[in-house]
Amino acid sequence: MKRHSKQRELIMKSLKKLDHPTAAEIHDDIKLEYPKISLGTVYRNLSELADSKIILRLPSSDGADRFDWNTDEHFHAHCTVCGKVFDLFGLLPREAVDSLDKAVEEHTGLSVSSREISFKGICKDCAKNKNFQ
Amino acid sequence: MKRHSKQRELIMKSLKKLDHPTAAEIHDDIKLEYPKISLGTVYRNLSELADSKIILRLPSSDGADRFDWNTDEHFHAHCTVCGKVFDLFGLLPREAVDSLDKAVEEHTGLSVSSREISFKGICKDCAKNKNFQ
DNA sequence: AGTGATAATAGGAACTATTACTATTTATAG
DNA sequence: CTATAAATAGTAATAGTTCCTATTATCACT
Repeated sequence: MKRHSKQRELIMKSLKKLDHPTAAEIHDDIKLEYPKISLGTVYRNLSELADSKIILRLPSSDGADRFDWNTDEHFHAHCTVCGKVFDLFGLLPREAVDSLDKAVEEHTGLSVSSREISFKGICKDCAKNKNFQ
Repeated sequence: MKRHSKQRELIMKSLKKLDHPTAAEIHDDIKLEYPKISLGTVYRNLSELADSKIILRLPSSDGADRFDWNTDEHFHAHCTVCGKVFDLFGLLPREAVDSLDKAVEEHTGLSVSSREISFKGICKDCAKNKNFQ
Protein backbone atom coordinates (compact mmCIF):
# COMPACT_ATOMS: atom_id res chain seq x y z
CA MET A 1 0.00 0.00 0.00
CA LYS A 2 2.72 2.46 -1.00
CA ARG A 3 0.92 3.86 -4.03
CA HIS A 4 -2.43 5.43 -4.61
CA SER A 5 -4.97 3.60 -6.77
CA LYS A 6 -8.33 4.56 -8.19
CA GLN A 7 -9.66 1.17 -7.12
CA ARG A 8 -8.74 1.57 -3.46
CA GLU A 9 -10.34 5.00 -3.45
CA LEU A 10 -13.59 3.52 -4.83
CA ILE A 11 -13.46 0.72 -2.25
CA MET A 12 -13.22 3.21 0.64
CA LYS A 13 -16.04 5.30 -0.84
CA SER A 14 -18.26 2.25 -1.27
CA LEU A 15 -17.43 0.96 2.21
CA LYS A 16 -18.61 4.22 3.76
CA LYS A 17 -21.75 4.29 1.65
CA LEU A 18 -22.91 0.72 2.17
CA ASP A 19 -23.33 -0.07 5.92
CA HIS A 20 -21.13 -3.02 6.88
CA PRO A 21 -20.87 -4.54 3.40
CA THR A 22 -19.21 -7.79 2.34
CA ALA A 23 -16.40 -7.84 -0.25
CA ALA A 24 -18.87 -9.06 -2.87
CA GLU A 25 -21.33 -6.25 -2.09
CA ILE A 26 -18.57 -3.66 -2.47
CA HIS A 27 -17.51 -5.28 -5.73
CA ASP A 28 -21.07 -5.19 -7.11
CA ASP A 29 -21.49 -1.56 -6.10
CA ILE A 30 -18.24 -0.38 -7.70
CA LYS A 31 -18.89 -2.32 -10.91
CA LEU A 32 -21.80 0.03 -11.64
CA GLU A 33 -19.44 2.94 -12.25
CA TYR A 34 -16.17 1.06 -12.87
CA PRO A 35 -17.08 -2.29 -14.40
CA LYS A 36 -13.59 -3.69 -14.86
CA ILE A 37 -12.68 -3.80 -11.15
CA SER A 38 -11.68 -7.30 -10.08
CA LEU A 39 -13.09 -9.12 -7.06
CA GLY A 40 -9.52 -10.10 -6.14
CA THR A 41 -8.59 -6.43 -5.96
CA VAL A 42 -11.46 -5.78 -3.56
CA TYR A 43 -10.40 -8.66 -1.32
CA ARG A 44 -6.73 -7.67 -1.39
CA ASN A 45 -7.40 -4.03 -0.59
CA LEU A 46 -9.87 -4.80 2.19
CA SER A 47 -7.37 -7.20 3.78
CA GLU A 48 -4.50 -4.73 3.53
CA LEU A 49 -6.62 -1.89 4.90
CA ALA A 50 -7.74 -4.08 7.79
CA ASP A 51 -4.15 -5.20 8.48
CA SER A 52 -3.13 -1.53 8.61
CA LYS A 53 -6.03 -0.85 11.03
CA ILE A 54 -7.49 1.70 8.62
CA ILE A 55 -10.74 -0.26 8.51
CA LEU A 56 -12.23 -3.09 10.61
CA ARG A 57 -12.90 -6.66 9.53
CA LEU A 58 -16.03 -8.17 11.09
CA PRO A 59 -15.50 -11.92 10.88
CA SER A 60 -18.58 -14.01 10.25
CA SER A 61 -18.92 -17.64 11.20
CA ASP A 62 -21.58 -18.42 8.62
CA GLY A 63 -21.54 -16.11 5.57
CA ALA A 64 -18.89 -13.71 4.29
CA ASP A 65 -16.88 -11.33 6.43
CA ARG A 66 -18.17 -7.75 6.60
CA PHE A 67 -16.17 -4.54 6.90
CA ASP A 68 -16.55 -1.32 8.88
CA TRP A 69 -14.93 2.03 8.05
CA ASN A 70 -15.35 3.15 11.67
CA THR A 71 -12.42 1.96 13.77
CA ASP A 72 -13.55 3.61 17.00
CA GLU A 73 -13.86 0.93 19.64
CA HIS A 74 -17.32 -0.57 19.38
CA PHE A 75 -18.93 -3.98 19.14
CA HIS A 76 -21.55 -5.46 16.87
CA ALA A 77 -24.79 -7.39 16.83
CA HIS A 78 -25.47 -9.64 13.85
CA CYS A 79 -28.88 -10.74 12.61
CA THR A 80 -28.57 -14.45 11.90
CA VAL A 81 -31.38 -14.27 9.34
CA CYS A 82 -30.55 -11.34 7.05
CA GLY A 83 -26.91 -10.80 8.05
CA LYS A 84 -27.42 -7.13 8.91
CA VAL A 85 -24.91 -5.71 11.40
CA PHE A 86 -25.81 -3.25 14.15
CA ASP A 87 -23.28 -0.97 15.83
CA LEU A 88 -22.94 -0.96 19.60
CA PHE A 89 -21.07 2.06 20.89
CA GLY A 90 -20.34 2.49 24.56
CA LEU A 91 -21.71 -0.89 25.56
CA LEU A 92 -18.55 -1.95 27.35
CA PRO A 93 -16.45 0.95 28.63
CA ARG A 94 -12.77 0.93 27.73
CA GLU A 95 -11.70 0.17 31.30
CA ALA A 96 -13.91 -2.92 31.32
CA VAL A 97 -12.32 -4.19 28.11
CA ASP A 98 -8.83 -3.51 29.45
CA SER A 99 -9.53 -5.41 32.64
CA LEU A 100 -10.94 -8.35 30.67
CA ASP A 101 -7.75 -8.43 28.59
CA LYS A 102 -5.70 -8.42 31.76
CA ALA A 103 -7.74 -11.24 33.26
CA VAL A 104 -7.29 -13.30 30.10
CA GLU A 105 -3.53 -12.75 30.09
CA GLU A 106 -3.31 -13.85 33.73
CA HIS A 107 -5.40 -16.97 33.17
CA THR A 108 -3.88 -18.16 29.90
CA GLY A 109 -0.47 -16.53 29.42
CA LEU A 110 -1.70 -15.38 26.00
CA SER A 111 -0.93 -11.79 25.11
CA VAL A 112 -4.23 -10.36 23.85
CA SER A 113 -4.08 -8.34 20.65
CA SER A 114 -7.79 -8.18 19.81
CA ARG A 115 -11.18 -9.29 20.98
CA GLU A 116 -14.22 -10.53 19.21
CA ILE A 117 -17.29 -9.48 21.13
CA SER A 118 -20.44 -9.81 19.10
CA PHE A 119 -24.04 -10.75 19.65
CA LYS A 120 -26.26 -12.88 17.45
CA GLY A 121 -30.01 -12.93 17.20
CA ILE A 122 -32.97 -12.09 15.03
CA CYS A 123 -33.56 -8.42 14.17
CA LYS A 124 -36.92 -6.66 14.43
CA ASP A 125 -37.61 -6.73 10.70
CA CYS A 126 -36.89 -10.43 10.30
CA ALA A 127 -38.96 -11.20 13.41
CA LYS A 128 -41.89 -9.22 12.01
CA ASN A 129 -41.65 -10.80 8.56
CA LYS A 130 -41.13 -14.25 10.08
CA ASN A 131 -38.14 -14.81 7.73
CA PHE A 132 -37.03 -17.83 9.69
CA GLN A 133 -37.60 -21.49 10.62
CA MET B 1 -30.23 -38.20 15.73
CA LYS B 2 -32.84 -40.77 16.60
CA ARG B 3 -30.58 -43.79 16.36
CA HIS B 4 -27.34 -44.76 17.96
CA SER B 5 -24.28 -45.05 15.76
CA LYS B 6 -20.78 -46.31 16.36
CA GLN B 7 -19.45 -43.28 14.48
CA ARG B 8 -21.16 -40.69 16.69
CA GLU B 9 -19.86 -42.50 19.76
CA LEU B 10 -16.31 -42.32 18.40
CA ILE B 11 -16.77 -38.62 17.58
CA MET B 12 -17.80 -37.81 21.16
CA LYS B 13 -14.90 -39.87 22.52
CA SER B 14 -12.41 -38.12 20.25
CA LEU B 15 -13.87 -34.68 21.01
CA LYS B 16 -13.31 -35.22 24.74
CA LYS B 17 -9.82 -36.55 24.18
CA LEU B 18 -8.51 -33.90 21.79
CA ASP B 19 -8.82 -30.41 23.39
CA HIS B 20 -10.93 -28.16 21.13
CA PRO B 21 -10.33 -30.09 17.90
CA THR B 22 -11.48 -29.24 14.39
CA ALA B 23 -13.66 -31.64 12.38
CA ALA B 24 -10.59 -32.70 10.38
CA GLU B 25 -8.58 -33.41 13.53
CA ILE B 26 -11.39 -35.59 14.89
CA HIS B 27 -11.60 -37.38 11.54
CA ASP B 28 -7.85 -38.06 11.50
CA ASP B 29 -7.94 -39.33 15.07
CA ILE B 30 -10.85 -41.72 14.51
CA LYS B 31 -9.38 -43.07 11.26
CA LEU B 32 -6.59 -44.65 13.29
CA GLU B 33 -8.98 -47.16 14.84
CA TYR B 34 -11.87 -46.97 12.38
CA PRO B 35 -10.38 -46.11 8.99
CA LYS B 36 -13.54 -46.09 6.93
CA ILE B 37 -15.25 -43.18 8.76
CA SER B 38 -16.19 -40.40 6.37
CA LEU B 39 -15.34 -36.73 6.90
CA GLY B 40 -18.93 -35.88 5.97
CA THR B 41 -20.16 -38.03 8.83
CA VAL B 42 -17.93 -36.12 11.25
CA TYR B 43 -19.22 -32.76 10.00
CA ARG B 44 -22.86 -33.87 10.05
CA ASN B 45 -22.66 -35.28 13.57
CA LEU B 46 -20.78 -32.28 14.98
CA SER B 47 -23.37 -29.94 13.47
CA GLU B 48 -26.30 -31.94 14.77
CA LEU B 49 -24.74 -32.23 18.23
CA ALA B 50 -24.09 -28.49 18.30
CA ASP B 51 -27.64 -27.73 17.11
CA SER B 52 -28.94 -29.91 19.94
CA LYS B 53 -26.69 -28.00 22.39
CA ILE B 54 -24.96 -31.23 23.38
CA ILE B 55 -21.63 -29.77 22.33
CA LEU B 56 -20.38 -26.26 21.52
CA ARG B 57 -19.22 -24.93 18.15
CA LEU B 58 -16.38 -22.40 18.39
CA PRO B 59 -16.53 -20.42 15.16
CA SER B 60 -13.21 -19.34 13.74
CA SER B 61 -12.70 -16.39 11.43
CA ASP B 62 -9.51 -17.72 9.93
CA GLY B 63 -9.16 -21.52 9.99
CA ALA B 64 -11.71 -24.24 10.65
CA ASP B 65 -14.31 -24.17 13.40
CA ARG B 66 -13.39 -25.96 16.61
CA PHE B 67 -15.64 -27.88 18.99
CA ASP B 68 -15.94 -28.12 22.75
CA TRP B 69 -17.60 -30.92 24.69
CA ASN B 70 -18.05 -28.65 27.73
CA THR B 71 -21.24 -26.63 27.38
CA ASP B 72 -20.93 -24.84 30.73
CA GLU B 73 -20.93 -21.09 30.11
CA HIS B 74 -17.36 -20.03 29.40
CA PHE B 75 -15.44 -18.04 26.83
CA HIS B 76 -12.30 -18.70 24.88
CA ALA B 77 -8.94 -17.22 23.93
CA HIS B 78 -7.48 -18.22 20.56
CA CYS B 79 -3.81 -18.19 19.64
CA THR B 80 -3.62 -16.60 16.21
CA VAL B 81 -0.41 -18.46 15.43
CA CYS B 82 -1.04 -22.11 16.32
CA GLY B 83 -4.84 -22.01 16.62
CA LYS B 84 -4.84 -23.42 20.16
CA VAL B 85 -7.91 -22.55 22.22
CA PHE B 86 -7.81 -21.71 25.93
CA ASP B 87 -10.81 -21.98 28.23
CA LEU B 88 -11.89 -19.02 30.34
CA PHE B 89 -14.25 -19.97 33.10
CA GLY B 90 -15.76 -17.36 35.37
CA LEU B 91 -14.34 -14.41 33.49
CA LEU B 92 -17.69 -12.74 32.97
CA PRO B 93 -20.30 -13.67 35.57
CA ARG B 94 -23.69 -14.74 34.28
CA GLU B 95 -25.34 -11.55 35.49
CA ALA B 96 -22.87 -9.47 33.47
CA VAL B 97 -23.66 -11.44 30.33
CA ASP B 98 -27.40 -11.10 30.94
CA SER B 99 -27.13 -7.36 31.37
CA LEU B 100 -25.07 -7.07 28.17
CA ASP B 101 -27.77 -8.97 26.29
CA LYS B 102 -30.40 -6.64 27.71
CA ALA B 103 -28.41 -3.56 26.70
CA VAL B 104 -28.02 -4.93 23.16
CA GLU B 105 -31.73 -5.62 22.86
CA GLU B 106 -32.54 -2.08 24.00
CA HIS B 107 -30.06 -0.48 21.60
CA THR B 108 -30.79 -2.54 18.50
CA GLY B 109 -34.19 -4.19 18.84
CA LEU B 110 -32.46 -7.49 18.06
CA SER B 111 -33.41 -10.41 20.29
CA VAL B 112 -30.10 -11.96 21.36
CA SER B 113 -29.82 -15.73 21.13
CA SER B 114 -26.06 -16.13 21.53
CA ARG B 115 -22.87 -14.20 22.00
CA GLU B 116 -19.39 -14.66 20.66
CA ILE B 117 -16.91 -13.38 23.21
CA SER B 118 -13.42 -14.46 22.44
CA PHE B 119 -9.92 -13.08 22.70
CA LYS B 120 -7.11 -13.34 20.18
CA GLY B 121 -3.40 -13.10 20.70
CA ILE B 122 -0.15 -15.03 20.71
CA CYS B 123 0.24 -17.82 23.26
CA LYS B 124 3.29 -18.29 25.47
CA ASP B 125 4.70 -21.18 23.45
CA CYS B 126 4.45 -19.39 20.11
CA ALA B 127 5.93 -16.23 21.64
CA LYS B 128 8.86 -18.22 23.00
CA ASN B 129 9.47 -20.06 19.75
CA LYS B 130 8.99 -16.89 17.72
CA ASN B 131 6.60 -18.76 15.40
CA PHE B 132 5.38 -15.50 13.89
CA GLN B 133 6.09 -12.56 11.57
C1' DA C 1 7.41 15.79 -20.06
C1' DG C 2 10.18 11.32 -20.25
C1' DT C 3 11.78 7.10 -18.27
C1' DG C 4 12.77 3.24 -15.29
C1' DA C 5 11.61 0.55 -11.21
C1' DT C 6 8.17 -1.73 -9.15
C1' DA C 7 3.49 -1.54 -6.90
C1' DA C 8 -1.14 -2.63 -8.11
C1' DT C 9 -4.48 -4.63 -11.11
C1' DA C 10 -7.54 -7.98 -13.95
C1' DG C 11 -8.82 -12.31 -14.70
C1' DG C 12 -8.83 -16.74 -13.75
C1' DA C 13 -7.04 -20.90 -11.40
C1' DA C 14 -6.48 -22.96 -7.06
C1' DC C 15 -7.51 -23.80 -2.28
C1' DT C 16 -10.05 -24.75 2.11
C1' DA C 17 -13.86 -25.57 4.85
C1' DT C 18 -18.18 -27.18 4.49
C1' DT C 19 -22.58 -28.99 2.60
C1' DA C 20 -25.30 -31.79 -0.66
C1' DC C 21 -26.25 -35.97 -3.12
C1' DT C 22 -27.06 -40.89 -3.51
C1' DA C 23 -26.46 -45.69 -3.30
C1' DT C 24 -25.59 -48.76 0.44
C1' DT C 25 -25.47 -50.21 5.22
C1' DT C 26 -27.35 -50.41 9.77
C1' DA C 27 -30.40 -49.83 13.84
C1' DT C 28 -34.46 -50.90 15.87
C1' DA C 29 -39.65 -51.44 16.46
C1' DG C 30 -42.91 -54.87 15.96
C1' DC D 1 -36.82 -62.13 11.40
C1' DT D 2 -38.10 -58.50 8.65
C1' DA D 3 -39.59 -53.95 7.05
C1' DT D 4 -38.73 -49.12 7.54
C1' DA D 5 -36.18 -45.36 7.51
C1' DA D 6 -32.08 -43.28 9.81
C1' DA D 7 -27.21 -43.00 9.21
C1' DT D 8 -23.18 -43.76 6.56
C1' DA D 9 -19.32 -43.65 2.86
C1' DG D 10 -17.71 -41.62 -0.88
C1' DT D 11 -17.85 -38.20 -4.00
C1' DA D 12 -19.45 -33.95 -6.23
C1' DA D 13 -20.58 -29.33 -5.53
C1' DT D 14 -20.47 -24.85 -3.30
C1' DA D 15 -18.88 -20.44 -1.07
C1' DG D 16 -15.54 -17.53 0.36
C1' DT D 17 -11.10 -16.32 -0.22
C1' DT D 18 -6.26 -16.40 -1.74
C1' DC D 19 -2.79 -17.13 -5.23
C1' DC D 20 -0.61 -16.58 -9.80
C1' DT D 21 1.00 -14.03 -13.83
C1' DA D 22 0.96 -11.02 -17.61
C1' DT D 23 -0.28 -6.27 -18.07
C1' DT D 24 -1.06 -1.53 -16.46
C1' DA D 25 -0.37 2.47 -13.55
C1' DT D 26 2.07 5.27 -10.11
C1' DC D 27 5.73 7.99 -8.84
C1' DA D 28 10.66 9.40 -7.85
C1' DC D 29 14.15 11.23 -10.43
C1' DT D 30 15.61 13.57 -14.29
